[in-house]
Amino acid sequence: MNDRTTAGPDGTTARPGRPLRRDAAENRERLLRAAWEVFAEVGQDAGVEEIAHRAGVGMGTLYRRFPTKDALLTALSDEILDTVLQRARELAEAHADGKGLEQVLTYIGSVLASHHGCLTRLWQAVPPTADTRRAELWSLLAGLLEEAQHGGEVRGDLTLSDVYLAVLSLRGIVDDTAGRAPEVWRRHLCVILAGFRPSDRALEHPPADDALVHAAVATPAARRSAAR
Amino acid sequence: MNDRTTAGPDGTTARPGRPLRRDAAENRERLLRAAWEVFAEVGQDAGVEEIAHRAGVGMGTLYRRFPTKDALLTALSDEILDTVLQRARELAEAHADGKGLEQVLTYIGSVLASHHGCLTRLWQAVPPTADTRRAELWSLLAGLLEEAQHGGEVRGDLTLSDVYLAVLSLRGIVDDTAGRAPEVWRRHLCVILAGFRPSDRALEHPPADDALVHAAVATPAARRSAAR
DNA sequence: GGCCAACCGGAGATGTGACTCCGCATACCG
DNA sequence: CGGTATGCGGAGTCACATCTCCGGTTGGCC
Repeated sequence: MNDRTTAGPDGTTARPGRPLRRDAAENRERLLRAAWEVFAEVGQDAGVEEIAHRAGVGMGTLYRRFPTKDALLTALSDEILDTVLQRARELAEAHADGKGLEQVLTYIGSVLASHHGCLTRLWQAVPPTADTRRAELWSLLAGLLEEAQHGGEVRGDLTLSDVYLAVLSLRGIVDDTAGRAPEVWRRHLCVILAGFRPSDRALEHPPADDALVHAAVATPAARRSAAR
Repeated sequence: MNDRTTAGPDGTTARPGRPLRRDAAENRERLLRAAWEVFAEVGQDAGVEEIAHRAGVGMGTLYRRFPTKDALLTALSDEILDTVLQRARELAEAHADGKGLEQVLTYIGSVLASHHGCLTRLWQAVPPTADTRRAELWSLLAGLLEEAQHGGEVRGDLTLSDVYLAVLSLRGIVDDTAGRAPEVWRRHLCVILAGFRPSDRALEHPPADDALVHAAVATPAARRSAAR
């Protein structure tokens, strides 16, 4: 314990207490890339051995870089979150006309589709490190929602948690159909977006509390990983 | 092998080759009920021991009644399917005005919500025994869809696979939110139903092939269970 | 009541997958 | 170029979950 004096407790992100040796850094990348592939193909319960093998390293290396399988998963989803966040910023800027929400949701869908399996975690609980980025993503989406409502693209009684539910919905569909029909999520997103548009008929059920979104951002321990 | 002469290979349904002894039949029921509870609470990867314990029987009994954990899961989802099918028939009859689709989807949502965890299987591949019931459910939904379209409740370019996607969508949401906000699926269903209603703007993405639904009914082996 | 097939319990056998340990190799510093 | 901290591989450990086996028990029929 208390190895905070060494090169870095690592585990989630490359924090430069001292930079990793060249080969070590390279292997870290290789591992992340392999994990990315394997999790996308097999799903979250892919074997750790397969990942190490595909990265061309031994088990020891994997576990020195990521102290636990969970940490690997987390590091990976953090990386993806960065990508998503960056692209979301771009899209938000390029579509200030109220279409931004639609664009970002479509992008998120495509990310889910290409990494189905390793992304459950992205929309669930997370270690505190990532909180700020996650919060930024949601506040960005909140802004886009407001813009879309202002521009008359989206009905006024929609809330951020409805957007959150839309994402969960896409994840569920991707999970079940990625193998046999990898593009159907787009169709369903069209249906949801149609449901988002203004209408004279009110939504019958009251909106969920936005705490739903914030809980997803801040919950201390992953529900699902506890159940295993 | 070839024990077809005995009281019944069992495993999926109580098929009376010879009726089970009273205590055996009772234990079978107890096991199903316990499995129902435990799977609903913990999810699909709940331990078998917990189920046996809660049913008040030993492991041996469990495995004599259901030759495999998978068989237990299947028997359970078959039972639930029966319930759903029966209620769906009633609802379809009671709402011949085009509102039937909405009613049945709401009912399915509530079933998903009360048994999140043991129901993945219901909407996935299944052993051939259940095929006819599954097919009936979908043809029933197809009828309701047509009725709803005829009555102007639902847009004309909607297909059965869109209904299927709606169900998958609900499942995804229930899976992630059952713990902290067990009713939000209703809100999302409202959004989907709003998207189902007629509109002057066409859905941008083409509908999925209805083979998607039929594949879900007839696929020989469960994808997910193969991945484990 | 007596007999036997059917049934019961629960302690292991078996298999799987996460994680560790340690002798050897390699990059970096002077 | 030599010394050492850092990193590497992969066989072995450990924990856990599913499934089997068998000595003892029980329900149902004569």
